[in-house]
Amino acid sequence: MARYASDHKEATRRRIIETAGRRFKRDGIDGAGITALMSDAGLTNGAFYAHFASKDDLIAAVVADQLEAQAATITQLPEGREALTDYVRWYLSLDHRDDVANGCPSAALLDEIARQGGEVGVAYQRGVAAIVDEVARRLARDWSLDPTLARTRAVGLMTVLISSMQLARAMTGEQAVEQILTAGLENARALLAS
Amino acid sequence: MARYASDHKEATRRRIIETAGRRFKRDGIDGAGITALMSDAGLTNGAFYAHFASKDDLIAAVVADQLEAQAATITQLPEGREALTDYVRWYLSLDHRDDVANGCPSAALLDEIARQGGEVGVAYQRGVAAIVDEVARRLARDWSLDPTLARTRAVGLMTVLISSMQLARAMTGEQAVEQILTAGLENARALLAS
DNA sequence: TGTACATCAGTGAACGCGCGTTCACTGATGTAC
DNA sequence: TGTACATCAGTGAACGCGCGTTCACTGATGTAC
Repeated sequence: MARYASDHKEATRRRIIETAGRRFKRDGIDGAGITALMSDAGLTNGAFYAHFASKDDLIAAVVADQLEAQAATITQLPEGREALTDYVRWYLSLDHRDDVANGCPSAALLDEIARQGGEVGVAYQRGVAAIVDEVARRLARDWSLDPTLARTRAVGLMTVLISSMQLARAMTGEQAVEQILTAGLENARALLAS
Repeated sequence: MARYASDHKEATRRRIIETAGRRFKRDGIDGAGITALMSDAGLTNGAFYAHFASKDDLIAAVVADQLEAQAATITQLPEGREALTDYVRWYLSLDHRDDVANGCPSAALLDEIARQGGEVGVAYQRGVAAIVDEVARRLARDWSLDPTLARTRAVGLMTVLISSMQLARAMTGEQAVEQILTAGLENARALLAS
């Protein structure tokens, strides 16, 4: 047996990807330096390049991981309308608004991701496709939507949620924030009812 | 008369704010340095601090200007459903997708703005309020919506547009992009019809 | 059993670079006398 | 009319700093003989 268990390096890589996800969402991708990212994982800057070829390589890995985690969460929701409705309610909650680091990657990073292109864009697009597929499947089944309309409304639901959260985070003052979040909830309902 | 006309400095300040708006939307706020911003305005880096106290000061001025311009565009639209519908169609067009620099500031910068806080947040919130007011007024008048519902749907329309454009810009491939944009158009219609 | 060497995840200092910001200076124009 | 000085938007070099990246080294563990 070597000094480190055989899965040690892989575990470290995963720990870096997970802590970097939180840091990116809090500070932005541009706003998070290698030294801070490695420090979050309990390491020093020099070890970074034993795990990733470049910062871009890490960004792509983080985006893929964040979207896979979100897709998995939605896929593992119990069947039926209630579970998805509860998810929407959580998404548009003050808790989610105030916890960027553990929240939706799209709400925190979408326009920075759109500027990256390359592998990052590929990873994001794949992740979004998986989420749209799963949400559309649920809308078709539980809301009795025609499959084509279900896809349209799945995209619509995502856009309302993502941008409502972005707006809520840009607002200051309880009243303004709540107005955005309750509007988001009502607009999500309207999309599913039509 | 001095070497420069009395409105020369003010004109230069406005030119910097306008070119910086385009640069910020293309490269991100963090991704645009003072040297590049001044070069866009035909000046050198040293002159920057004769016009702004800091980069943050410029950011706040740019955000205020971008949202005022957008609010003015919407306010100046002819009355009736058709003009607003045309605006929505332009917003969700491929032209707008491919022209970030001259497009909607929220689609390009919203989650970076949400991370700024301070004066930038205040400027953004004021701008959004003006746009929501105007759109809600039009929805109440031209779509015969109850004033409270009109506000909710105005926010909903904005969120669908902003995030649909962000998603369309993160996607690669004509089919994926068009699917997002046509879904956005259909979801916008659904919100106004309910 | 003891010694020499191999392995390798991680350290930490250093690299060149561009960042936001400062400041002594320029030079075209005006005013004073 | 001619000379000395004031004004001030803009220049461009320099500041310290943190960035992404590189690399010689460490040290705890294994294997060879």
